[in-house]
Amino acid sequence: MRASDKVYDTLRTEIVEWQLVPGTVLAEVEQSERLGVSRTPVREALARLVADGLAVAQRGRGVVVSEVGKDHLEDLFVLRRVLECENARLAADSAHAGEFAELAQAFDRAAAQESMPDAASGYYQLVARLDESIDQAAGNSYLSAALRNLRVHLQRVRRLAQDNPQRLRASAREHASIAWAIAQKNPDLAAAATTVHLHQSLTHIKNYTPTTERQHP
Amino acid sequence: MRASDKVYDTLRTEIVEWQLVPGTVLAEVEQSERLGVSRTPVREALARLVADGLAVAQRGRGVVVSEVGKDHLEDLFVLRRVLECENARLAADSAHAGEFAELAQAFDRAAAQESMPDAASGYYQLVARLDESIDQAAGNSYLSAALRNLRVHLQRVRRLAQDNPQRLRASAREHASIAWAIAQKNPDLAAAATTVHLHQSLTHIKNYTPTTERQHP
DNA sequence: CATGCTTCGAGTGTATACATAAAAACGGGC
DNA sequence: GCCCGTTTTTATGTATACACTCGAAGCATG
Repeated sequence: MRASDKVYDTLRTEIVEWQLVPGTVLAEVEQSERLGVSRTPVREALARLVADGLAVAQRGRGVVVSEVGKDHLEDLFVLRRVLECENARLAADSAHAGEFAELAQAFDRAAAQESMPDAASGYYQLVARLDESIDQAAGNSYLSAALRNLRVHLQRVRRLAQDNPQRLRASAREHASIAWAIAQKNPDLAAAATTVHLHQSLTHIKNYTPTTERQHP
Repeated sequence: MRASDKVYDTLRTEIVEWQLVPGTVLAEVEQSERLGVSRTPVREALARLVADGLAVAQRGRGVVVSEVGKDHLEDLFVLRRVLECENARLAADSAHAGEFAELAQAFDRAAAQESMPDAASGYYQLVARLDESIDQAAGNSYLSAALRNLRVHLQRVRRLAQDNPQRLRASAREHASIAWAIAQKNPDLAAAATTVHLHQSLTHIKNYTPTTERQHP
């Protein structure tokens, strides 16, 4: 694996996991020394992060980790809604729609599970599997690429809101609805279920996010 | 302006204008010699082109200009439709919707113009103005960013289909419909008009594109 | 004491040299 | 004559040295 890829993965993970908080300056020399590589791979990685929107290039000061404004959340979810809804529609119309019954059952089991918070990691894996399956079934590479870029930001936002068992179970039920709608080859229903899920998700994040009062230095 | 930006703009323009046809290998040393800069800015520019999807990195052979498959056209326009429709919806709901009456009149005049093919360049500028106005009125930076990436590909596709006066006039009428719908603050109508326009545009491109039979070397 | 200029420094932007890996070409063996 | 291994070449990947710009701090002056 190339060193620049390693640097990119490392920085991207650290930004998503809030080890690098918004506003942190990512100096080339500093990062190159910390990660044990030259400036060149670091430069490449930083450029990719800027392209992803995870960092912004500031004139003279280098690149800094981008802010995650609560005021931008609505915009983010508007874009996510149109993309995920179309993705779900296409998946429900695809030949592989029937294969989603198995996934739907898995979500049903997850929703009924008692020890939901303990299995949060496994649950997120299941969500990732559903997303991936929808992408494959929809078969639109442009849509998948746009969503891939978007989901990085969402992983980052997710860390803002603490997960509670109730929300996780509700999320499992909503995902089950989406999977069942696709399995039944009903595009409109799949899109509607997706809209419902994203609305609930956004509402939860907005309610359970500690108000990040802007620091006035 | 930085050298890497200049290289990026140059290569991007040449790709969009089909001076660099799909499959062309963009070797770092070759381009650095041609453009009179070092390899470092060229590398950065190539990385940005790959991120844009205008080029793909091939293992060992460097990066090559990406193909524009007619089979991918439908996928591209699906994504474009959902993004542009939502954008038009948001613009029609915005406070600046009324300002689109002026643009709509400009499109009406363009549609009525006799010497349409001669004014093609000016007409495309007008289209760009409408796109920009919709972006601003919609006020969703994530949506705008996604569309900005997409429109580059569309400029490239547009060169495939030769413009004829009839199509340009029809396009002007369709754009006028969109602008009027926004000016009348009717989101559903704006989205519908956008869908109609994109459908016609895709149909035209598919019909008037010379069948690019794959070359077997 | 405030404001403006100057100078210093830290950081990026660029060029180039070196390492490395993959692809093509060449030669030897079958 | 064909195929496989080796070599050579050519490309990218990485490291580092140098130049230049922007910011900040410090000093001088009004």
